[in-house]
Amino acid sequence: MRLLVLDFLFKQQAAVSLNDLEAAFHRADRITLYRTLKTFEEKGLVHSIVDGTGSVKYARCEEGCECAPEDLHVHFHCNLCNETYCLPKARIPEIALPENFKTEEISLIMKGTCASCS
Amino acid sequence: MRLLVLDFLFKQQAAVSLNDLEAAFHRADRITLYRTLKTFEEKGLVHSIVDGTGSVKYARCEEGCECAPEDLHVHFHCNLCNETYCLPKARIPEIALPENFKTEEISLIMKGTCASCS
DNA sequence: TCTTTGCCTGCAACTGCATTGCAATGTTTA
DNA sequence: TAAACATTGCAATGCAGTTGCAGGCAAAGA
Ligand SMILES: [Mn+2]
Ligand SMILES: [Mn+2]
Ligand SMILES: [Zn+2]
Ligand SMILES: [Zn+2]
Repeated sequence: MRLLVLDFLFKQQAAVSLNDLEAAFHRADRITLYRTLKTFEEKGLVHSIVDGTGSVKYARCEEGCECAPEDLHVHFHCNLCNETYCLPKARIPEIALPENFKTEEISLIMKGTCASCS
Repeated sequence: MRLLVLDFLFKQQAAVSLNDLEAAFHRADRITLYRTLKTFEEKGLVHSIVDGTGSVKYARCEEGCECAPEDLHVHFHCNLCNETYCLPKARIPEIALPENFKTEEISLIMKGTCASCS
Protein backbone atom coordinates (compact mmCIF):
# COMPACT_ATOMS: atom_id res chain seq x y z
CA MET A 1 0.00 0.00 0.00
CA ARG A 2 2.64 2.48 1.04
CA LEU A 3 4.71 1.71 -2.00
CA LEU A 4 1.74 2.37 -4.25
CA VAL A 5 1.00 5.64 -2.50
CA LEU A 6 4.64 6.72 -2.63
CA ASP A 7 4.76 5.98 -6.32
CA PHE A 8 1.57 7.93 -6.87
CA LEU A 9 2.82 10.91 -4.88
CA PHE A 10 6.08 11.08 -6.80
CA LYS A 11 4.24 11.12 -10.11
CA GLN A 12 2.05 14.10 -9.25
CA GLN A 13 2.69 17.58 -10.53
CA ALA A 14 0.50 19.19 -7.91
CA ALA A 15 0.24 18.65 -4.19
CA VAL A 16 -2.20 15.99 -3.06
CA SER A 17 -4.88 16.05 -0.40
CA LEU A 18 -6.18 13.10 1.55
CA ASN A 19 -9.35 13.28 -0.54
CA ASP A 20 -7.29 13.13 -3.72
CA LEU A 21 -5.58 10.02 -2.44
CA GLU A 22 -8.86 8.47 -1.46
CA ALA A 23 -10.19 9.07 -4.96
CA ALA A 24 -7.09 7.53 -6.51
CA PHE A 25 -7.12 4.48 -4.20
CA HIS A 26 -10.78 3.81 -3.69
CA ARG A 27 -10.05 0.31 -2.49
CA ALA A 28 -7.90 1.48 0.40
CA ASP A 29 -9.27 2.77 3.66
CA ARG A 30 -9.20 6.50 4.24
CA ILE A 31 -7.47 6.05 7.59
CA THR A 32 -4.74 3.92 6.11
CA LEU A 33 -4.05 6.62 3.56
CA TYR A 34 -4.10 9.25 6.27
CA ARG A 35 -1.56 7.37 8.35
CA THR A 36 0.54 6.70 5.30
CA LEU A 37 0.82 10.42 4.66
CA LYS A 38 1.67 11.06 8.29
CA THR A 39 4.37 8.41 8.21
CA PHE A 40 5.86 9.80 5.02
CA GLU A 41 5.88 13.28 6.51
CA GLU A 42 7.53 12.05 9.69
CA LYS A 43 10.20 10.26 7.69
CA GLY A 44 10.87 13.33 5.56
CA LEU A 45 9.61 11.91 2.27
CA VAL A 46 6.88 14.50 1.86
CA HIS A 47 6.06 17.87 3.32
CA SER A 48 2.63 19.20 4.18
CA ILE A 49 1.14 22.42 2.89
CA VAL A 50 -1.58 24.35 4.68
CA ASP A 51 -2.95 26.46 1.87
CA GLY A 52 -6.02 27.78 3.62
CA THR A 53 -8.49 25.71 1.62
CA GLY A 54 -9.34 23.60 4.62
CA SER A 55 -7.62 20.42 3.58
CA VAL A 56 -3.91 19.86 4.02
CA LYS A 57 -1.93 19.02 0.91
CA TYR A 58 1.17 16.86 0.64
CA ALA A 59 3.99 16.94 -1.87
CA ARG A 60 7.22 15.05 -2.16
CA CYS A 61 10.34 16.62 -0.80
CA GLU A 62 13.19 17.41 -3.16
CA GLU A 63 16.22 15.19 -3.17
CA GLY A 64 18.29 15.99 -0.09
CA CYS A 65 15.58 18.12 1.49
CA GLU A 66 15.79 18.47 5.26
CA CYS A 67 12.69 20.65 5.44
CA ALA A 68 15.05 23.21 6.98
CA PRO A 69 14.54 26.94 6.41
CA GLU A 70 17.01 26.88 3.54
CA ASP A 71 15.01 24.16 1.83
CA LEU A 72 11.83 26.20 1.99
CA HIS A 73 10.06 27.28 -1.14
CA VAL A 74 6.92 29.09 -2.14
CA HIS A 75 3.61 27.32 -2.67
CA PHE A 76 1.04 28.51 -5.15
CA HIS A 77 -2.65 27.77 -5.01
CA CYS A 78 -4.63 28.32 -8.20
CA ASN A 79 -8.14 29.61 -7.57
CA LEU A 80 -9.34 28.25 -10.90
CA CYS A 81 -8.10 24.66 -11.10
CA ASN A 82 -7.90 24.50 -7.32
CA GLU A 83 -4.48 22.86 -7.40
CA THR A 84 -1.57 23.68 -5.14
CA TYR A 85 1.92 23.63 -6.61
CA CYS A 86 5.39 23.63 -5.16
CA LEU A 87 7.58 26.31 -6.66
CA PRO A 88 11.00 25.05 -5.61
CA LYS A 89 12.69 27.71 -7.72
CA ALA A 90 10.92 30.50 -5.85
CA ARG A 91 12.93 30.61 -2.65
CA ILE A 92 11.60 32.59 0.26
CA PRO A 93 13.64 35.76 0.74
CA GLU A 94 15.02 36.87 4.06
CA ILE A 95 12.55 38.90 6.09
CA ALA A 96 13.69 41.50 8.57
CA LEU A 97 11.89 40.90 11.84
CA PRO A 98 11.70 43.10 14.93
CA GLU A 99 14.25 42.61 17.69
CA ASN A 100 14.24 39.25 19.48
CA PHE A 101 11.96 37.37 17.14
CA LYS A 102 13.44 33.98 16.35
CA THR A 103 12.24 32.19 13.24
CA GLU A 104 11.98 28.43 13.04
CA GLU A 105 9.61 27.93 10.13
CA ILE A 106 8.29 29.98 7.26
CA SER A 107 5.26 29.33 5.08
CA LEU A 108 4.58 31.46 2.03
CA ILE A 109 1.40 30.74 0.10
CA MET A 110 0.51 32.68 -3.00
CA LYS A 111 -2.92 32.49 -4.58
CA GLY A 112 -4.04 33.44 -8.02
CA THR A 113 -4.10 31.87 -11.46
CA CYS A 114 -1.60 29.25 -12.48
CA ALA A 115 0.15 28.99 -15.82
CA SER A 116 -2.15 26.25 -17.15
CA CYS A 117 -5.28 28.24 -16.34
CA SER A 118 -4.27 31.63 -17.69
CA MET B 1 -22.66 43.49 20.78
CA ARG B 2 -20.73 44.40 17.68
CA LEU B 3 -19.50 47.61 19.22
CA LEU B 4 -18.18 45.69 22.21
CA VAL B 5 -16.43 43.17 19.99
CA LEU B 6 -14.97 45.89 17.80
CA ASP B 7 -13.63 47.69 20.84
CA PHE B 8 -12.15 44.45 22.14
CA LEU B 9 -10.51 43.63 18.81
CA PHE B 10 -8.92 47.06 18.54
CA LYS B 11 -7.41 46.75 22.00
CA GLN B 12 -5.65 43.46 21.31
CA GLN B 13 -1.96 43.20 20.60
CA ALA B 14 -2.27 39.73 19.12
CA ALA B 15 -4.71 38.29 16.62
CA VAL B 16 -7.87 36.78 18.05
CA SER B 17 -9.58 33.48 17.35
CA LEU B 18 -13.25 32.74 17.68
CA ASN B 19 -12.47 30.79 20.82
CA ASP B 20 -10.64 33.78 22.25
CA LEU B 21 -13.69 35.92 21.62
CA GLU B 22 -15.96 33.35 23.16
CA ALA B 23 -13.81 33.33 26.28
CA ALA B 24 -13.87 37.12 26.47
CA PHE B 25 -17.64 37.37 25.92
CA HIS B 26 -18.96 34.33 27.66
CA ARG B 27 -22.43 35.81 27.73
CA ALA B 28 -22.66 36.09 23.97
CA ASP B 29 -23.48 33.22 21.69
CA ARG B 30 -20.66 31.64 19.72
CA ILE B 31 -22.58 32.03 16.48
CA THR B 32 -23.19 35.70 17.02
CA LEU B 33 -19.48 36.23 17.57
CA TYR B 34 -18.71 34.17 14.50
CA ARG B 35 -21.02 36.24 12.35
CA THR B 36 -19.67 39.43 13.84
CA LEU B 37 -16.16 38.51 12.75
CA LYS B 38 -17.41 37.59 9.30
CA THR B 39 -19.21 40.90 8.99
CA PHE B 40 -16.16 42.84 10.12
CA GLU B 41 -14.02 41.01 7.63
CA GLU B 42 -16.48 41.63 4.83
CA LYS B 43 -16.58 45.32 5.66
CA GLY B 44 -12.80 45.55 5.76
CA LEU B 45 -12.44 46.27 9.46
CA VAL B 46 -10.42 43.14 10.20
CA HIS B 47 -8.45 40.62 8.19
CA SER B 48 -8.25 36.92 8.78
CA ILE B 49 -5.06 34.94 9.29
CA VAL B 50 -4.70 31.24 8.57
CA ASP B 51 -1.64 30.39 10.64
CA GLY B 52 -1.84 26.64 10.38
CA THR B 53 -2.90 26.08 13.99
CA GLY B 54 -6.34 24.98 12.92
CA SER B 55 -8.27 28.03 14.05
CA VAL B 56 -8.48 31.19 12.00
CA LYS B 57 -7.33 34.38 13.69
CA TYR B 58 -8.58 37.90 13.14
CA ALA B 59 -6.83 41.21 13.57
CA ARG B 60 -7.81 44.76 12.84
CA CYS B 61 -6.78 46.30 9.58
CA GLU B 62 -4.48 49.28 9.59
CA GLU B 63 -5.93 52.70 8.89
CA GLY B 64 -6.56 52.97 5.16
CA CYS B 65 -5.99 49.27 4.55
CA GLU B 66 -7.65 47.88 1.45
CA CYS B 67 -6.33 44.35 2.07
CA ALA B 68 -4.67 44.76 -1.33
CA PRO B 69 -1.32 43.13 -2.07
CA GLU B 70 0.50 46.34 -1.20
CA ASP B 71 -1.15 46.37 2.22
CA LEU B 72 0.04 42.86 2.99
CA HIS B 73 2.34 42.17 5.85
CA VAL B 74 3.97 39.24 7.57
CA HIS B 75 2.30 37.32 10.39
CA PHE B 76 4.24 35.68 13.16
CA HIS B 77 3.04 32.77 15.24
CA CYS B 78 4.89 32.14 18.50
CA ASN B 79 5.18 28.47 19.36
CA LEU B 80 5.60 29.26 23.05
CA CYS B 81 2.84 31.70 23.93
CA ASN B 82 0.77 30.47 21.00
CA GLU B 83 -0.11 34.00 19.92
CA THR B 84 -0.20 35.26 16.36
CA TYR B 85 0.99 38.79 15.69
CA CYS B 86 0.71 41.16 12.78
CA LEU B 87 4.07 42.57 11.75
CA PRO B 88 2.93 45.53 9.67
CA LYS B 89 6.49 46.76 9.33
CA ALA B 90 7.60 43.49 7.75
CA ARG B 91 6.29 43.90 4.22
CA ILE B 92 6.24 40.92 1.94
CA PRO B 93 8.92 41.26 -0.73
CA GLU B 94 8.28 40.67 -4.40
CA ILE B 95 8.59 37.04 -5.40
CA ALA B 96 9.65 36.05 -8.88
CA LEU B 97 7.18 33.47 -10.19
CA PRO B 98 7.39 31.30 -13.28
CA GLU B 99 5.89 32.59 -16.52
CA ASN B 100 2.11 33.13 -16.56
CA PHE B 101 1.45 32.82 -12.87
CA LYS B 102 -0.80 35.66 -11.72
CA THR B 103 -0.83 36.53 -8.05
CA GLU B 104 -3.92 37.79 -6.30
CA GLU B 105 -3.13 37.12 -2.65
CA ILE B 106 -0.07 36.36 -0.60
CA SER B 107 0.13 34.91 2.90
CA LEU B 108 3.43 34.73 4.71
CA ILE B 109 3.43 33.09 8.12
CA MET B 110 6.57 32.82 10.20
CA LYS B 111 6.76 30.61 13.23
CA GLY B 112 9.20 30.64 16.09
CA THR B 113 9.65 32.51 19.35
CA CYS B 114 8.32 36.01 19.81
CA ALA B 115 10.07 38.87 21.56
CA SER B 116 8.12 38.47 24.82
CA CYS B 117 8.96 34.80 25.07
CA SER B 118 12.65 34.89 24.26
C1' DT C 1 -49.44 55.85 17.80
C1' DC C 2 -49.67 51.53 15.49
C1' DT C 3 -47.82 48.66 12.03
C1' DT C 4 -44.66 46.99 8.94
C1' DT C 5 -40.09 45.94 7.71
C1' DG C 6 -35.56 44.65 8.26
C1' DC C 7 -31.59 43.64 11.08
C1' DC C 8 -29.52 41.20 15.11
C1' DT C 9 -29.31 37.34 18.09
C1' DG C 10 -29.54 32.57 19.84
C1' DC C 11 -30.62 27.71 19.40
C1' DA C 12 -30.15 23.62 16.95
C1' DA C 13 -28.37 20.98 13.64
C1' DC C 14 -25.05 19.70 10.18
C1' DT C 15 -20.73 19.45 7.45
C1' DG C 16 -15.98 18.22 6.65
C1' DC C 17 -11.41 17.34 8.10
C1' DA C 18 -8.43 15.49 11.35
C1' DT C 19 -7.50 12.17 14.91
C1' DT C 20 -7.56 8.12 18.09
C1' DG C 21 -8.77 3.28 20.06
C1' DC C 22 -9.14 -1.24 19.14
C1' DA C 23 -9.25 -5.52 16.99
C1' DA C 24 -7.86 -8.32 12.97
C1' DT C 25 -4.58 -9.44 9.81
C1' DG C 26 -0.05 -9.90 7.94
C1' DT C 27 5.07 -10.05 8.36
C1' DT C 28 9.42 -10.47 10.54
C1' DT C 29 12.39 -12.48 13.93
C1' DA C 30 13.85 -15.64 17.60
C1' DT D 1 6.53 -22.92 15.28
C1' DA D 2 5.74 -19.21 18.38
C1' DA D 3 6.32 -14.68 19.80
C1' DA D 4 6.92 -9.92 18.63
C1' DC D 5 6.08 -6.28 15.74
C1' DA D 6 3.99 -3.62 11.85
C1' DT D 7 0.15 -2.61 8.91
C1' DT D 8 -4.64 -2.22 7.91
C1' DG D 9 -9.70 -1.42 8.50
C1' DC D 10 -13.70 -0.19 11.20
C1' DA D 11 -15.83 2.66 14.45
C1' DA D 12 -16.14 6.52 17.02
C1' DT D 13 -14.80 11.10 18.46
C1' DG D 14 -13.25 16.02 18.47
C1' DC D 15 -13.33 20.30 16.70
C1' DA D 16 -13.73 24.37 13.64
C1' DG D 17 -16.69 26.25 10.61
C1' DT D 18 -21.23 26.90 8.62
C1' DT D 19 -26.35 27.23 7.77
C1' DG D 20 -31.61 27.36 8.67
C1' DC D 21 -35.01 29.02 11.38
C1' DA D 22 -37.52 31.59 14.67
C1' DG D 23 -37.86 35.16 18.27
C1' DG D 24 -36.64 39.82 19.62
C1' DC D 25 -35.60 44.50 18.89
C1' DA D 26 -35.48 48.84 16.66
C1' DA D 27 -35.88 51.94 12.78
C1' DA D 28 -39.02 53.57 9.14
C1' DG D 29 -43.51 54.41 7.34
C1' DA D 30 -48.65 54.98 7.57
MN1 LIG E 1 6.46 22.17 -1.56
MN1 LIG F 1 -2.23 41.22 10.04
ZN1 LIG G 1 -4.83 26.50 -12.30
ZN1 LIG H 1 5.47 34.23 22.42
